[in-house]
Amino acid sequence: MLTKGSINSKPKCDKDHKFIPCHQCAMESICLPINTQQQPIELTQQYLTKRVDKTTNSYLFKQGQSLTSIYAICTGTFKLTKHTQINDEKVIGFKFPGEIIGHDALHPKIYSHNAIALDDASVCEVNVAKLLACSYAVPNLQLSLVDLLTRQSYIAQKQYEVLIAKSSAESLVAAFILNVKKRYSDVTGAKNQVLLTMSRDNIANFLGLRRETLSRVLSKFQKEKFITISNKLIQIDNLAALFKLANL
Amino acid sequence: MLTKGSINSKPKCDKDHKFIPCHQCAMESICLPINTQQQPIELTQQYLTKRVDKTTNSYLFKQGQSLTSIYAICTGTFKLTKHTQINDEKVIGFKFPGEIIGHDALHPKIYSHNAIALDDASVCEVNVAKLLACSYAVPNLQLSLVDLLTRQSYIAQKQYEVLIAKSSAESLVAAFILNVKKRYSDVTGAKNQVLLTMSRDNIANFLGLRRETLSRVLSKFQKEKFITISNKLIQIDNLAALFKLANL
DNA sequence: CGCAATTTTGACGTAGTTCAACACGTGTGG
DNA sequence: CCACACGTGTTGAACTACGTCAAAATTGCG
Repeated sequence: MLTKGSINSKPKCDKDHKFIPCHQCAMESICLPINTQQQPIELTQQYLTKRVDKTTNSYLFKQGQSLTSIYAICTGTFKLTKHTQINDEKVIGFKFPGEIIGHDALHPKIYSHNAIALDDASVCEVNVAKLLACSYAVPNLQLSLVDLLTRQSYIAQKQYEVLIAKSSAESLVAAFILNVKKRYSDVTGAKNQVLLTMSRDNIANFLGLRRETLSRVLSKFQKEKFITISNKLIQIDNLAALFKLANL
Repeated sequence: MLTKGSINSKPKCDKDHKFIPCHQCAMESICLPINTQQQPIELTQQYLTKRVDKTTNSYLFKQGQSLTSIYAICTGTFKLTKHTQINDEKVIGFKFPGEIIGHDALHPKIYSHNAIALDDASVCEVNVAKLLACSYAVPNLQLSLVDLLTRQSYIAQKQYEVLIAKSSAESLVAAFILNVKKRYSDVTGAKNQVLLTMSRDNIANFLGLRRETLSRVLSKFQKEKFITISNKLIQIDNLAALFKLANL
């Protein structure tokens, strides 16, 4: 499961063209200083950052486990889910390359949800105890950590805004496509395409819709020439129309 | 508007029986050290924390303004709202004594929503620039800040969970009552009572329901002996039933 | 007290759900 | 190689929870 760690150097991001470069990663501000600095943190830095590969459908962590690490996604996508007392899952979010997973467990030190790889993925794992120890010694690092946390909660906020607006199904779906486009377009290359790595079921679950409703809305969007659907790949043909529907 | 600041001493919390004591305030961990410490932060500490009174319906800050301060609520309650392009407001949350407002503007340094007092309120204002300056000098303070941020985003998370679960209107309302009870019961004294300082319109708006639907659900809860409604005061008569409905 | 704002109740319409059938891969085993 | 099961996605028809519109009841404020 574990590949070679990225000690004292940028993690190697070249083994797959979908790897996000470090300078686009939200973890960079705390990852690089730690791994390059020749400061009094020599002891800890050896093990702070570690590259981990995950196969499709494998858990990065599970709801209820104690917090050990936070993760930056290098490649691949993840879904975040919670158990409901009925036997099914509730999808509470998706995460894309360059984003952070697990930071929302810093309080109360327990992962509040599952993180599951939607495709073959690769993450940089950062041990929290060691991160906090390092950051105690390096004030700049702490400020970076504060910055990271505020940025990530901003992203989360943005994602939830769409949901709490709770307008029509069409507006939810339009907003979802635009949100994914904004966060994930770098990876696919083509600027007007969105790759929905998750299943329709997962999307519908996240949006609080039935899979049938989602399907109908997507079909309608295609009929009205807003998008072209090729399985999981969505091509956006009328960005303005989606924006208008999304109500942003 | 401004009362005497709370320099080098706990803010006085005695002028109103609804004042939350400092030891129950989320800001305590960064407020007390700054205001009591005789460290090299003498210059800034004079102006870091300041008590501010707000009258009903007044803005603590407005959406779009640059971030200057974050606030701890001493007494009173606030609603957080956003403008929609149509001329109305969307309520995105409520805040109670002991909780923090404005911290979610740390990135991107602009308040993303309005904060409006629902009743005569009083807050402790903490200047962000000075807080960050102080925290740079005092590592412990930074860790407290990290802790504060993670705790508050945990509270926000909990509040939104209810919404994204997006089950029935009944389950939303039940979960809302329980959430308020948990966060606000200290203030009212009586443990099985919840004081809804906000209007029904505000609650409905927040939950993504129509005021009529909310009203009907509350009436139904009363008819089924789950609660007793006395205007804004809700007495909980069957906690278990609400929990079951809320799906938690 | 009296008027306006807020809240509740009633009757009816609609968006989205539910249930059910079908279509399209993809993998498995005979 | 086909036959079949199974997961995933699409489409159709009936149902229902919530929204809309309207009016009555209650509360709050000058």
